[in-house]
Amino acid sequence: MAVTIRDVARLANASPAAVSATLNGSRTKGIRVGDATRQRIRDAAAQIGYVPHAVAKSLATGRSQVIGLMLPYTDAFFDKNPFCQEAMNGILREVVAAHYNAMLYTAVEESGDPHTSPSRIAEVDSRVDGMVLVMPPRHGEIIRRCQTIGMPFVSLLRPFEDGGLTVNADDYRGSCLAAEHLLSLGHRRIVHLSGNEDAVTTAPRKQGYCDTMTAAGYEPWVINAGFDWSGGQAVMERLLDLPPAQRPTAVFAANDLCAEGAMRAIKARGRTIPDDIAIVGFDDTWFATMTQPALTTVRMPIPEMGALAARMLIDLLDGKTDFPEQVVLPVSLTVRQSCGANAAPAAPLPFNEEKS
Amino acid sequence: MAVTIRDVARLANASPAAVSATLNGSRTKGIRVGDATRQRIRDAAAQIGYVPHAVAKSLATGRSQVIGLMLPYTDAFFDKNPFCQEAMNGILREVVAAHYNAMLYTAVEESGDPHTSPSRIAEVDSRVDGMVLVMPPRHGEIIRRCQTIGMPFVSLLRPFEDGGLTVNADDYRGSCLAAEHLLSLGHRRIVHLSGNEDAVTTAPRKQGYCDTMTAAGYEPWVINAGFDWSGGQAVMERLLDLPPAQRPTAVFAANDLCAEGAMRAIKARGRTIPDDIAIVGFDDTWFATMTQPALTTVRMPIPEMGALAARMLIDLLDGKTDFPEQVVLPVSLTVRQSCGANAAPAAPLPFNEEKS
DNA sequence: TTGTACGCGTTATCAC
DNA sequence: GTGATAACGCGTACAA
Repeated sequence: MAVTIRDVARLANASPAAVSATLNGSRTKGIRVGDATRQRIRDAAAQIGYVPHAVAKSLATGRSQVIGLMLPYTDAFFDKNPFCQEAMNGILREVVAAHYNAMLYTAVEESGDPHTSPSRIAEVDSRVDGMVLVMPPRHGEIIRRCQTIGMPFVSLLRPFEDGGLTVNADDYRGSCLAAEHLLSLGHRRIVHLSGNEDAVTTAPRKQGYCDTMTAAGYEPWVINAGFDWSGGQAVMERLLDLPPAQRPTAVFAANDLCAEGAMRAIKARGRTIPDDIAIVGFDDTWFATMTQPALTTVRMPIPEMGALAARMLIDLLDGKTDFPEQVVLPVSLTVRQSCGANAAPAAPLPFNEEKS
Repeated sequence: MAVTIRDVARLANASPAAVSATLNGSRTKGIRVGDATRQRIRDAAAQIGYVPHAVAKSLATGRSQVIGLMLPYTDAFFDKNPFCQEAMNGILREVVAAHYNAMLYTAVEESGDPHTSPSRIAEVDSRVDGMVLVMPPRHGEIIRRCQTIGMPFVSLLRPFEDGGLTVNADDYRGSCLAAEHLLSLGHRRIVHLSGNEDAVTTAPRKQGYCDTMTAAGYEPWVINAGFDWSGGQAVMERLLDLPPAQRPTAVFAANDLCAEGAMRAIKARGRTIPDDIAIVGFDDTWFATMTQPALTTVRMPIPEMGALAARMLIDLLDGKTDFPEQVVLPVSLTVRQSCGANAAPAAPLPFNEEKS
């Protein structure tokens, strides 16, 4: 059934080595093939429809041209999390451009805690040349395993503690931007809804906010709400129960989803955004353009971060060494309607054509 | 560096065959290994940290436990298309549950037309045991190639014309439901915004609408708008320019994105939905819950369709044959606010926790 | 340019 | 019933 390189060689009256050299361009050093033989080989290959056996090639060369993509969730790879989607977009764009393929891995098994479960990491195996780890668990098994077996890897959104190559955004600075913006609009009672305690981005985001408030001479006010929209909604409801003079006039949420939850609570009480309460989020996924009103938020260049991580890994695999090991990308503030600083018309939907 | 099965055999005073049989359970028929030897082998393997070489295994067995996932877009795998996201979710859930891995492929090269470009389909190769093709191009190279090299495949959202296993939704019936619903609400001037002409779902959706209208004694009214939101917006603007007595009182769009575009146009003119014009979409991606007002739409069980396609492929690989080759899943109507039949409160956001 | 050993797990063949 | 030996799959790369 399968037609091999030896079949081609036989038909072309040549050796397997000559066929290999011919069909791989002249990348193979030291082997010369004459034009006549070359042509016979090409014809023979086309005639019998030879397709190289990728697995055999991989075994012989020790390279697969596949990079592994480790995602943080179990039962859904990207779920409806805009963050993972956009990160994957950037990563895959770069992977495809470099003529690699991507193999998907999930970090944890169906059951068990993401931080401790044995997981499918055994499958970090010889089929991939390297791994891009998206938000790997702290001091996780995955990173340790990659290090043990010498698997090259780059982590996306993981601080330096575990070593290795990393790509991050400047969370601290982003929080400063958000707080400064709200202060500049005249807000003083600004509450920060912080993210999950175990997330690596939570501390710097909290710190940036606190430092900015303190430096301006105002009291920081932090409430933990998690990254889920429901947390933002629940916390906001409690805040709306406060007497008007104690209520926050502005909310800086740890991410866009949490901000949306807060907005829901505010609208449910018949208050308006940004007139009664201003809102600023964090991440600037496309999701931020779909809220009502559109969300002012700290922009992380998520697809670019993913692309950079993939680029770094591929460079590493190509033997390049002259790139920084720890990259921190700058953030900025995207001002839309939810903060009251801007009344620009809504941006068009970021969706592309849907073929269905 | 790499520790092989022969290293384990040497250390355990056993043969590679015994090691192989031991570590693969007793799946290997014909080879019996005694308990003592068995234990020595396990100890030895654990001691030197043996990990099977997946590529070599794949070469030896001819199976990789990897299924390929072919997606329709080039430069972005899922882009922000809710449809692809949800389909992938279902597919990957099933792939993971069956202890397979997924390898990603993109249908077309950076340049070139999706229908003709040579594409990366050459990479439909020995590294995967089978392919799930999401919306493969009509009579495309990809399907032909799979057939030529005997690669098992299942297509998702592709009619029967190309043969092979397919999973589809009942587009025709979905359109009937939508039209019937609007008729039952008293609408008579119902316009259908149809999708891209070359999409396989366009014709049945159009037909279901037309048949229903005709059967009820009313005139079908179809305008091509494509699947993009911008098409829906543009067409709707023209419709709003008509004299009131000629304007549609209801719009049935070929998908949710198109419906959203129409809603934008309506709101931009200061009209209200559903009071001035009622809207019904098609697909019921999570996106439909985020429009203002929430969209009444025909529900396709997209993740389930993806899961089923993956399940069928895996069954096929396992040698099962007792399943239908052409599956058409039923659709239903999800009634929300945009059609005026319902004033239920908005559903909670479908997003899970975002870890960032 | 060619012959052939090699990478590594599997499995058919053969021996105790 | 236990287990070892060797051929095999297939492209690559070095020695000849």
